[in-house]
Amino acid sequence: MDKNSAVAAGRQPKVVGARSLVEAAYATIRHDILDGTLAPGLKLRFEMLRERYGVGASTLREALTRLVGESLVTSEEQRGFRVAEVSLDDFADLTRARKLIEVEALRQSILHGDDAWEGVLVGAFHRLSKVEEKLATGAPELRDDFEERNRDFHYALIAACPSRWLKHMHGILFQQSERYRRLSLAAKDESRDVHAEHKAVLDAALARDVDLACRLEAEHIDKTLQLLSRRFAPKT
Amino acid sequence: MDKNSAVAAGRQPKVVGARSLVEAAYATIRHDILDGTLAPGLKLRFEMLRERYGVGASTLREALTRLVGESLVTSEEQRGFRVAEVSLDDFADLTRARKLIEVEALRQSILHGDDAWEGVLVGAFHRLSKVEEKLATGAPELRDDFEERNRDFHYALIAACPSRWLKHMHGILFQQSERYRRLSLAAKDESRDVHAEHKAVLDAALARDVDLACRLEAEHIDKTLQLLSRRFAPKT
DNA sequence: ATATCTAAAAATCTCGAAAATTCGTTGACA
DNA sequence: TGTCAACGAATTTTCGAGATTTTTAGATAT
Repeated sequence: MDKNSAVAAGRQPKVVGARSLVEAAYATIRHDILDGTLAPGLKLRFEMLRERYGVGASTLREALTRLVGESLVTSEEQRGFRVAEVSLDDFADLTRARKLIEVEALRQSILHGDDAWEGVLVGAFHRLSKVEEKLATGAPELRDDFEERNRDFHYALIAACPSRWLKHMHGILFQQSERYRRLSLAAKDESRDVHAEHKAVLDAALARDVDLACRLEAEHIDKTLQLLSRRFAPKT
Repeated sequence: MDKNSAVAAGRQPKVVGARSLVEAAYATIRHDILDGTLAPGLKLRFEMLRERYGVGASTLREALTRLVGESLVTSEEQRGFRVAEVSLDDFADLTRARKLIEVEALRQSILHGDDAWEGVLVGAFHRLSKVEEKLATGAPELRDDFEERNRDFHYALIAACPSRWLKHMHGILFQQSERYRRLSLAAKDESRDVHAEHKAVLDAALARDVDLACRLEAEHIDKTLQLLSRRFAPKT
């Protein structure tokens, strides 16, 4: 009754929790794209992918199709798959859309959240704080950890929003944002205190100050775009 | 250089414009789900699907994965695929989310739209009107036509919105709405003049009356939900 | 009756090779 | 020198069988 017994000996998925090779391949490729290991625009040839991820063509094809659905991969009929391109324009557009949706979800979440929600939220913030501390001392191997906990915190903020569809939309946009964050912020910005931003949003949410929390969250979302714009389009 | 020469003799895709069997299968299954031909909750067994759509398991799997990405199909690891369930609650949630996004997209579209946009919009409205007329005389075989032109009209309304992501989100939600509309409104409601609703939105958009257009569009989106709620949860 | 186990049946998942298409090079011709 | 067709190589797409897992049904025991 091993958790991965579903998969024959010699081809266990490398990803914990994966119950099939498709899911394992999907998770790994997804990680490598968010990571930048598979660079934007890269042609994804099946021979290369088979060698790298050790699964068959059909399995890869299914994993890639899933990533196309998340706009992390693009496909052109009979011409294969590519890692989705990135651009500052796209990130600006993405950020606006994400603000619209995440702020509305946060508003509803604060209005509906109960004590249990607060508990989970405080816990997520705590775990995020811990990894932020360690990351500040310069430990780049914690990058994955940070992103996971950052995601958990932001998800926890809107967890009490009763709209499944709003949360679904948010998930799509958040993942895209995560990609831009990871691709661009390998070098972190000294002028920014992310922890303080998170703390401010948390406090406003716990105080049930809807307008303040939403304003802070919107500013928080905007911040990465502003820093990136400054770096890649410096008018000075 | 036939348009479908990509596919071997004996297995041409049944769908015009499809350049691969995966795409043809995807389009056909998608249609059958929106249609209700494949009922909500139905278990999608590969043997049944292979017989019905005439393609191999891997091909089907890829088509279904694509539909999972659009939330028209659900999947559980090692337990196959099912047609996504429907519920009044889900439709209510969906409608609220769609209002948020479609109204914002419409607002931006009206602000950015130029003469070319107006032209396409007026054309789409005209084509929609024509099929509405014919449909009113009772011609149920025009259902597909109506849905296509209705979709074209709504897409044309927001076409000038500069945000790709907002339009992407809208597309997902609109498709879901289309499913509910088709599943429930086979019997059309006499008390509703859809044509008048569309005309009112069009006029407000052309008059660049942003607030009015958005209000009318929101009411238009709400209307189907209201009628459905009344029918399936009648308190009288 | 209910629960537990086991084997057979049914279904899903995966692979590798064949089929189909696109890409890239060569050579004929203007 | 430039264009284009033809041909071979590279790549994508598809299939169907076999491996793996889940489900069903029957038998046994509590």
